[in-house]
Amino acid sequence: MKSQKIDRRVKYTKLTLKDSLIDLLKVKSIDKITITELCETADINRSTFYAHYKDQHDLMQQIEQELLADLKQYLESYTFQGYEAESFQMIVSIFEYIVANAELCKVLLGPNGDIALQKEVMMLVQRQSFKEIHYNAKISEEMLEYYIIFAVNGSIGLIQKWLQEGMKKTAKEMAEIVTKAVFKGLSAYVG
Amino acid sequence: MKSQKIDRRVKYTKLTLKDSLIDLLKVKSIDKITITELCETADINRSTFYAHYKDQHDLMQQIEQELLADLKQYLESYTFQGYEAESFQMIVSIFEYIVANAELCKVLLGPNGDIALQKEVMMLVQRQSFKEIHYNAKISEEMLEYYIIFAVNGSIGLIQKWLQEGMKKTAKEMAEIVTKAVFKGLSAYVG
DNA sequence: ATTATAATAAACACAGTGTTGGATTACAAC
DNA sequence: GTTGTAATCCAACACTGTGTTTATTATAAT
Repeated sequence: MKSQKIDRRVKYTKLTLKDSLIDLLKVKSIDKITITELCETADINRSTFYAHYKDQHDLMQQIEQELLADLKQYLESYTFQGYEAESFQMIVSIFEYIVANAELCKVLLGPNGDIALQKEVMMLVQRQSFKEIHYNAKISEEMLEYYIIFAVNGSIGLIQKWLQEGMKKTAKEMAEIVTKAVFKGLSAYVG
Repeated sequence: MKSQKIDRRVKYTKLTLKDSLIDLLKVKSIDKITITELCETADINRSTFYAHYKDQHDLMQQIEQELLADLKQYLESYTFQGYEAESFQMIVSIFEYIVANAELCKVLLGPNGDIALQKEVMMLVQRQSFKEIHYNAKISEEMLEYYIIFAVNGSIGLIQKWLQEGMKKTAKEMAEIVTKAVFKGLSAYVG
């Protein structure tokens, strides 16, 4: 079942359009990027764009979905067979993935990125991490739900700050900050 | 020092434009709202709009700044002279304010709202709350900065979930969830 | 009632959209 | 290499929205 060969021209068209969109997203948000502008940057005819995508958002979503699929595959390559350390290791891996794909992640997770994607990524992790907690602890289903929301949004904030500052801290250091915050809150720091 | 009287016509124009924008924001994001559409909804001539505002974002920002100023004034009316309970009371007040201004807040803090505003609001609170912690605890300036980011973003997530669900919980209940999460993290629930 | 000015209506050039039909070119397959 | 296929390009189209200007009308302030 080998995927049928794709015409080189199509491959090229899609690639430059994606690259050009990423470049433009470094400067402005998706809503302010016009298709005309995008096509001029990519040196692709506008009607060719419409042959492949509905609009800017369509193209951006495809880029996002590719990233998400790639990340999932990357995470699955790890077994994560530790018990307590499981969530920590997973969070480290996420940060490592972001480092390895810095250019793209910086755009998609940055201020011009899509929040929906960011939540999708972190939800993936946290739900996995909290799965067993639910059965072991005295926390109700409802409260767990609330806390996951809190933890996911907080973690996204940290990732964004980290990216803004140029990823000076290592993946492991960031993972430690995140897990500490998630599990112990401010009490981790106040004697 | 009484503010010079404003022409009733101007007052009306600005009011309907604001109301109309709020209505439209219930349905679509600011970038998808055209000025033509907004003026038709408000039954205001398009050139009149340009006499007062630069574009949609300009109008929206003015609405946001008014809300923020109003909230600040509201918070200042409280003295907040408790010590430990200070931050808790302040958070309760925030939630009470949102309940009292539900229609507007639902839009501005909701999915079509401006994240920048939301962060501005919560930053205001958290910085205030954490001011003394810095001197009492063994937390470094840097770590505090990180944790504030985490807590602010987490809290915003909780507010959004609360609004989405129709604000079923009381302001006090929500404030308890937030403070618990901020101060103790998951350890509040896991024996 | 008079005066000042805000709002309106109509028109303008301009930019971007989404779609079309036909010419051109590059490709894969044989 | 030749050839049929199809992807790309090009030019044109009607349409929507923008931002600005002008003269006219309506209304507020005094």
